[in-house]
Amino acid sequence: MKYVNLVIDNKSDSTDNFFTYGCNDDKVRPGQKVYVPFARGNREREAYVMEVIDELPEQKFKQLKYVLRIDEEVSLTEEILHTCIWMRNRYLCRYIDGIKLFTPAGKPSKRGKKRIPHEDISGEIQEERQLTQEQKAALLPIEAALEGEVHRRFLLHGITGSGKTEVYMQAISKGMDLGKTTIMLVPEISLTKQIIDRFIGRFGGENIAILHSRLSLGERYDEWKRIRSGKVKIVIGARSAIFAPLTNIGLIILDEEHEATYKSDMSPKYETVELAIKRARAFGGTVILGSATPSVVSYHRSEEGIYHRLSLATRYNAVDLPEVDIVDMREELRDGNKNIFSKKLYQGVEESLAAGKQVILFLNRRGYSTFVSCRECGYVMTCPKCGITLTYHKGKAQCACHYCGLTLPVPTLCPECGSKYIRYFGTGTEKLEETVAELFPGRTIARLDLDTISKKGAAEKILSAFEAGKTDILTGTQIVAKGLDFKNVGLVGIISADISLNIPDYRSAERTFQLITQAAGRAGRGTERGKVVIQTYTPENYAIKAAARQDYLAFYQQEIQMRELLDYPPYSDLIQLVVSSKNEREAHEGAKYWENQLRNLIEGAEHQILPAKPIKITLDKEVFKEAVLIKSPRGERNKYMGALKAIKEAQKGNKLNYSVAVDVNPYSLWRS
DNA sequence: AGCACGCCGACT
DNA sequence: GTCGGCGTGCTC
Repeated sequence: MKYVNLVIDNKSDSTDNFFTYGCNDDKVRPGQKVYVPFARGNREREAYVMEVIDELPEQKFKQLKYVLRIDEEVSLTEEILHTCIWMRNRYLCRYIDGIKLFTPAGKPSKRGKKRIPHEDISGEIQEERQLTQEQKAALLPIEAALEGEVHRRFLLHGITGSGKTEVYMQAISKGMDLGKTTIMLVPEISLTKQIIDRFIGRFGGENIAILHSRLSLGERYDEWKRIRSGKVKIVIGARSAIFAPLTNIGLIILDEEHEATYKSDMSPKYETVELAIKRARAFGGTVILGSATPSVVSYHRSEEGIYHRLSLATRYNAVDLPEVDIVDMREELRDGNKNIFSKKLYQGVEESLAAGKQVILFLNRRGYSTFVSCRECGYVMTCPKCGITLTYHKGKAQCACHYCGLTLPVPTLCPECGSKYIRYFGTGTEKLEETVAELFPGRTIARLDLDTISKKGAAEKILSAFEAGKTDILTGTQIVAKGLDFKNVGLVGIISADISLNIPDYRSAERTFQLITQAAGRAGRGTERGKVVIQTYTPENYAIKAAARQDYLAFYQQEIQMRELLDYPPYSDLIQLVVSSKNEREAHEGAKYWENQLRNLIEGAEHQILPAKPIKITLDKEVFKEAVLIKSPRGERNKYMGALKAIKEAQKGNKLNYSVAVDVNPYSLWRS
């Protein structure tokens, strides 16, 4: 007879404990999934073994129950269990929240047929490329870390086209030689077909598992089993692939590490890099963060030696960086040009097309018009759920909320004053595409944004048509800026560099710099130098100026000063506590309670703790949310998180009509 | 979170 | 009587 401490698969704070059961099977091990009778009805429930004990400790509960049976199909490693316990502390979530991220949601397929989702991809056979001196210099310390089996973290700062992927691949290859496994993370798997082809060609499909959001539950389960069985050496996937059940992890790569998709948008709101470091450290493994435009926080860490920085500063094919023009749209306006195209951009497109080159036009806004307004009374259509301005979509003939997805019919009369003078303002990609078609008749135009790629395979279709030269002008949102490698692009136009700059968030300059740099990086990747036109109303802005020069360091140095001055990350951590309830008053009182408890527990934090206030925007219908924001000074994060944990612990057992979620350094402060 | 228990009002 | 509405409290 053994005794086990286990966690019941029950989504509640009040059952977030270890429960002690007896187990007649002596082969029971930590990490196994088991079935147990639970609570008064003794209904069968799923549970996970956290600890196995030989002797029953002093029994503080009424009745000892017994494990019904062990699930032989699913088991977690001890490393994973430790990570779940760590996540509970770090993100104030439940044990089961962590465990669920590490376990497959699906069930084994009944037909017993196992399918490998990428079976049909043969990959282009790839030989190892000869590395440049610079690449060799970057690879050397990574190889040394892999060989030494001492956990190390690298920031690979490599400009677009400098050959980061080849460095990754040779590092993976080294890891494989040493019998180690790799997790390769990319921001969006649907746009990474090129990388997948290269990896399968180089390492063979049987060694690789690919995790993406379009896998069915059954496929995901089969992939999970394949990885768990130890047959897979490399897992490629988006954020959630960090939870792959690999053992002996030698290397974890976060490609395009600055991307916002690495932050979870669901509770627990984990930061992927934190899990990468946690997991790699457990195996003495290495972490590589790669980017042409590292996040300010990551670069600062590399300045401090937390990450070891490696630089790739020259383009692989030695083509000069593109020639960049900043166009001041205020001057255009003064000269009487009210068009969204400046003269320079129009000319640039013409010249580029005439020279047989393709054009990419980037506008970071979906839809046709960005707001719908009444000329009579000034009323602006907003989302009844979120309060966000609605976007007009001409093709679908509706207004849409880009936050919650709600769609409404286009009003013919003003809902406020009844006037019929409803007008549309602002330009999105849909209107941009239409305008381009008018300005450049006879040219083939395509649009790549969330609206045009929602159908399966649509993105690949648009991209391969462009790659094959069947499309002259590709318009779109940030998707067109993301790591795509086209050889014949003569010009990249950035229609409005100000959009992301005007978002009230401390990272808006950083995002703007990254977007422009990434978009500009699409120009001239072939053999000839490309051209970039940036249109802006604030040409003097440092993020825009630095991006135009592709000068990361200049941007970083300005930005880090700003962060220090205003006490933003990395000089502080913003801890957002969100209290939700179906009852507005409960949400308020709950938030106030936490705020006061925090003030009691932490002395001298009057200014660090911002008073509870309601959050306007909620996704769910009848849920009210109120937030307390903590600006935790550098190095004090654990103090605040500890206090929050203590408050949570003290509340255990009390029935509450609200729930609490913690988000450290939230993705957007102003709206959530 | 579930689920049983139990206390109360409405209805065969 | 007894059916069922939901408020309360517990789960190894």
